[in-house]
Amino acid sequence: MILATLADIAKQASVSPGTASRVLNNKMTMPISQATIDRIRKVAQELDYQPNAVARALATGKTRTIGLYYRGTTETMFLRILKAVETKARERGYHIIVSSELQSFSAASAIDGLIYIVALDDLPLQATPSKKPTVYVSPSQETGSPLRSNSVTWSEFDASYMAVQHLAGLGHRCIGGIWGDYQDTEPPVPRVAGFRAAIADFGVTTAEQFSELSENSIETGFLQMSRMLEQHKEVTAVFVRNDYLAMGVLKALRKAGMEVPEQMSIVHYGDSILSQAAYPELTSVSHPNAEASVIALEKLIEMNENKGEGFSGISLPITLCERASCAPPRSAG
Amino acid sequence: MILATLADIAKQASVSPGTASRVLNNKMTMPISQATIDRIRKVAQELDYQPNAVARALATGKTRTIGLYYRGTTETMFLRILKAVETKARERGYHIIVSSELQSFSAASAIDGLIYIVALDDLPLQATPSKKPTVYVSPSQETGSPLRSNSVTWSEFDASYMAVQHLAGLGHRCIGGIWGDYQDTEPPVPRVAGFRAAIADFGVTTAEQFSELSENSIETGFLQMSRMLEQHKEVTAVFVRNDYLAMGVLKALRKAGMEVPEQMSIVHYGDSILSQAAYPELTSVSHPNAEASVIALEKLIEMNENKGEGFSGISLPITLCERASCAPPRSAG
DNA sequence: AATGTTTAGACAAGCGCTTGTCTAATGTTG
DNA sequence: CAACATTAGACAAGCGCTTGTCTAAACATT
Repeated sequence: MILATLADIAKQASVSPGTASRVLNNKMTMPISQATIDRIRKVAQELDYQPNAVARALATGKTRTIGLYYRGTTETMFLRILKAVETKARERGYHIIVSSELQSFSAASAIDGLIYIVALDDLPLQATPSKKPTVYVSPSQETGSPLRSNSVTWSEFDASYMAVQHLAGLGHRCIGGIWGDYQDTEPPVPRVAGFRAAIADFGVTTAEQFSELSENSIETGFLQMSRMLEQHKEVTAVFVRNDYLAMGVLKALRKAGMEVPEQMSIVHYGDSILSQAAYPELTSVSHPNAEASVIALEKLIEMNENKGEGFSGISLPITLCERASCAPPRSAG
Repeated sequence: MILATLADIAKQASVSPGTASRVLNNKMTMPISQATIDRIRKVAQELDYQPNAVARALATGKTRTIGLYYRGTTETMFLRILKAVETKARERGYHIIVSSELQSFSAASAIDGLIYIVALDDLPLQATPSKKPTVYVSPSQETGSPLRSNSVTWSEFDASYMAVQHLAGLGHRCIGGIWGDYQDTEPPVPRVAGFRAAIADFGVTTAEQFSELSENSIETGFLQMSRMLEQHKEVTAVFVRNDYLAMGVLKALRKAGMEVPEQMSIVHYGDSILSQAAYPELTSVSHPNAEASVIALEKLIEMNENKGEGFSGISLPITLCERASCAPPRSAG
C-alpha cells in the first residue's frame, strides 16, 4: 500500500504538481478555476492523499515540530506538563519531540523551536546546541532581577512567602523550613529567600533543615522532619520544598504520633497528585508549570510562523491550594 | 549564523557532495584516498557541519524518529516509561515524538514506527492511521488467547492471581476486590478473571466492588472501600485495581479507624511512587510497562533498519513488590 | 606496448514538496 | 480591431542529502 504523492494527484487530475499543491494548501497565490479546484480535491480524497511531512519540511524549512527538553521535573509533574503542551501542539498542527538530553536537539535536528523546561531554581541553564528559537520555562532564577527574555517563569520567592504568610496568618510563631537537597548558599535561592523574607516580615521565628542526602526523596523528608522534631520542639508548622519530601514529613509525624494538622501544620511547594493522595490532604502552593509550558509553546509557534523575534519574560502567579493540613498552632488550639 | 551544508563542505574540500557524504557517513561504498578523507573530515569539523536531518530523511526515507502514542497511562507511570524509552532512543540515535492522539500519526507523518501504549486491558486497540510498523505495549487483552503479534505484553491475569495468592498465603479467607471504574462483563477482563481464578483455587471467599463512578480516582477508592467495610465485614484483605484507588482505600480505612496491615491487608496493582508515599507503604504487583516500552522501541528500530517483518508477541513477567501493607488476618492475629 | 583491472572520484538523478516566473488564452477597452 | 489587462495554469528551480552509474587516471599483466 504505497502512499499517493502530489505528482500522482496532479497526473490524475491533469494539472501540474504546483497547481495541486496550491489548491491542497489553500494557498491561492494565483487565480485557479473552481472546476480545477474541485477536480484536484476530489482526486486527493479518492487517493487519500496525505502530504509527506518530510518533503514539505524540506521545501518550506519548517518541520512544525517543537522540541521539549525537560530537566528536574518529577514523576508527579511531568504528565500534566506534557499533556497540556502536546494537546495544544496538536491543536495547532504541531508535533512534540521530547528529550531529557539537550544534545539531542543539535543545530540541524528537525525542530522549529525548543521549550526548555527546568523545574528547579538552582539548576543553571545550559547553552543549547540548537540554533532554533528557545523559550525557557522555569522558576525565576534570581530574586528581583529582571526577567530573562524569551522565558516564562514563576516566582519561588512568592511561593515560599505565600506559604509562610498563610501559616503566620493562622497564628504560628515558629515555622520550620524543610529544604531537602539544598546546601545553604549566599545569597540564598529565591525559594529560601522568600521564606526568610516572610519570616522576618511577619515577625516569627524559624528553624531550617538542609540535607546531607542529595535527593528530594520521601526518605530525605522523613529524616529532616524527624530531626526537626527532635531539635526544634517549638516548631508548629513547616513549609516543605516539594511533594516527595512532604510525604516523608508526613511519615515522620505519624511515626512520632503527631496529628496533622492539630499538632503540626504543613504547606508544601508543588501541588501534585501526592498532595491529594496524602492523608490528610496537603495544603500546597502550586506553580504553573504546565500553563507556562503551553505559553512557551504558543510563543514558539508564533515566532515560527510570523518571524517574531522573541519576547520579554513573562511571569505567572503562584496560587495557594488550601486543603486539610493547616490549622492554628497546638498551643493556641 | 547559517549552517554549513554538504555542498559547502564539498566546495571547501574540493570534492563532490557525493564523496563528502560517503566520507562523513563512513559509507565507503567505493575506495576513497586517505588524504581526501582527512581533508573532508577536517573541513567538516572546521565548519561545524551537522547534516540536515530533514534532508537526510527525505533522501533515505528514514526519519530516525519513533512515535509514542499513550493512552490510559497515569501520572504516576508516565515519566518512567517515557524516560526509559527516550533514553534508549537517544542511545540509538533516534528521536521520540509523543502524542495522546492516534490521529497525530497520520500515514505521512515523519516517523519510522509507532509504539502504541495502552495501559488498561479493557481499552480496545484502535486501528492506526499510520502505515508505519507498530508495536503494541499493553496488558494482554484476552485470557489464554495467543499473543498478538508485534506486541509486548504482561498478564493482568497473573497479576491478580499473584496478589490473591500472596494474601491467601498469609491466611486470609475472605479477600475483597476493589475494581474501580469497571462494569462487570462476561467474560471478565483478565485482571478480574485472574482474581476469581485464584479465589477459587485457594478456596477463599470474596466480595467485589464495581463502580458507578467512571474513574479510577482516589475518591472512587474511598467510596468503594467504605462500602466494602459496611457491607462485608468478613473481608480481611483487599486487592485494589490501581494506585490511585489504593490511596482512597487507605483513606477509607483510616477514617474507619482501621489499622493497616493489622486489621486490613492491601495489595494493589501498578507499583508507583504512590505505593512508596503511602503510609504504610503498599505491597503491590508491579507491571513492566517501562521495560515493555523499551523492548517495543528496540523491535521497531530493528524493523526499521533491517527490514524485519515483525515478531510474535512477547510477554513479560509480573513481579510482587512486598512492602508493609500485608499481614496475617486480624482473626488469626 | 596493448589490454585489462583497480582506484578515486565526479556526475546526476532523485526523495516529494513549494513557490517564483513565464506563457497562453480569454476578456476588456478606446 | 488593435492594444492591453486578467485569468488560469504550466514550468522549473530549488530544499540538502543519498546513492547508483559512469569516467579517467594509475597500475598491473602478458
